[in-house]
Amino acid sequence: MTSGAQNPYPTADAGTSHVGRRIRSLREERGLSLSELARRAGVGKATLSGLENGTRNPTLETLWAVTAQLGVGLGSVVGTGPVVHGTAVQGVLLQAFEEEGAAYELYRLVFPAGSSQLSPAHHQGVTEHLTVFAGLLRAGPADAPLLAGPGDYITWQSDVPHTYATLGDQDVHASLLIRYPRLRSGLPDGPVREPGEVSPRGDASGR
Amino acid sequence: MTSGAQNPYPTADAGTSHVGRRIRSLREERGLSLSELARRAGVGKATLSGLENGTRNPTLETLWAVTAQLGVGLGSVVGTGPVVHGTAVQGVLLQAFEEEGAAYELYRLVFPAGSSQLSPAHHQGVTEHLTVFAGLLRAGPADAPLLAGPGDYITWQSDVPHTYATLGDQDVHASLLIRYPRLRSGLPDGPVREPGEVSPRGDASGR
DNA sequence: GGCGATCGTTCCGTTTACGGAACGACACGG
DNA sequence: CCGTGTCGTTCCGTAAACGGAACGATCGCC
Repeated sequence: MTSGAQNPYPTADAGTSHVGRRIRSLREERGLSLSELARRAGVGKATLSGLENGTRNPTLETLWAVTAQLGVGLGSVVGTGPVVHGTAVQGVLLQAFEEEGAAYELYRLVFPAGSSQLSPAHHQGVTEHLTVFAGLLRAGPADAPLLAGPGDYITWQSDVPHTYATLGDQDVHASLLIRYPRLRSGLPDGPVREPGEVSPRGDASGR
Repeated sequence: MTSGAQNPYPTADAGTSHVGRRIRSLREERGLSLSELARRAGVGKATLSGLENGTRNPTLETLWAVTAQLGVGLGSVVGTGPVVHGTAVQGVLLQAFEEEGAAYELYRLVFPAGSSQLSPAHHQGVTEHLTVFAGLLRAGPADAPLLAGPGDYITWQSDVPHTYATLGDQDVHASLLIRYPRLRSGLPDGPVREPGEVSPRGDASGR
């Protein structure tokens, strides 16, 4: 994704309007009025109105105040960038974790009903962990896929080609956690590795 | 501004400074100078300097421009959500999903080394799905906890009291997905599916 | 119909985040 | 030693995000 150099995001405008829609949606899900949410969050109604309509470029502080009242993390509304369109699946990277022994990427996936997709093998040791929220999905190694319905969890080694295919006429919603074990090759310690999390393959612009 | 109502966050200040530190850390990992990153991101050096030092309250647009150049999603640097404190665990709600048949809450958890916690029973049908990123954790029903190490997944019915306890001297990092089946007033029309029971190694029959 | 309450938007003065330029500190090279 | 380059911070005028108040629209109630 991203490819570094050029700005991969549609300027701030498209972004802010997306965030605005998301916030409005969350607010309405909770049955809150704009005035009420503004009051609780301690921001002006003008601020919240402009934010929801995408006519303002909100401040981090403002976003925190609002999302906190909605009970979601800021990461939930900024979406982290619509990424990863497979041939069938639409995915959003929710979070990337860096741990000592492995990197994790957590995706929110939607498979349109009737779709199927074949993914190539990842590196050795990579595992995928998938939890289905809604719909019926057959996924896993191409030669032995597993079946999962709402609430089910399936996992497989993804160092072989693997497939995803919906069953039934429902869209499939799922979360997918991909685990990339840290390759124990070469450098043992090297520089003092900060625990800070890093997108594993972000980089680009090789230094 | 600033704490209009009671603010569950460590004020925006702590938040912005946290984001600033994260961004500085990401920048330095890439060997970029402040000037260079500012130039590439198309923001002023003053802006980036203030942002990294936590003396400014950056705009969404600014954050996008900067994080895009760092090759990470905005969610990676603001990755904080509502903080949940148990007696031992520190948790962050990453996402809450509302599906037709169930609600899901996805948490990022950190158990300090040596800690343990007992949680009361949830409603019937609620299941917990936990993936350990780092450390060693014993968790599950109080009378039959399961063991999980890095990369392991465990699940259990949480309609009975359940425990979490770290093993070893490492902090435990994990993701926890809690599934709340929608209560069909009356009878559970759809038979509640058993939790996955498929796991790289943890497994062991939740319940 | 009249009236009050609340909805979301718009107006407006104040505050502040913005980019550009100037600054001192440091590292090289001539 | 003294340019020359780049580092990150600070200063400053401008643009814009902020909260409060005023606005028209819509609902419920008498």
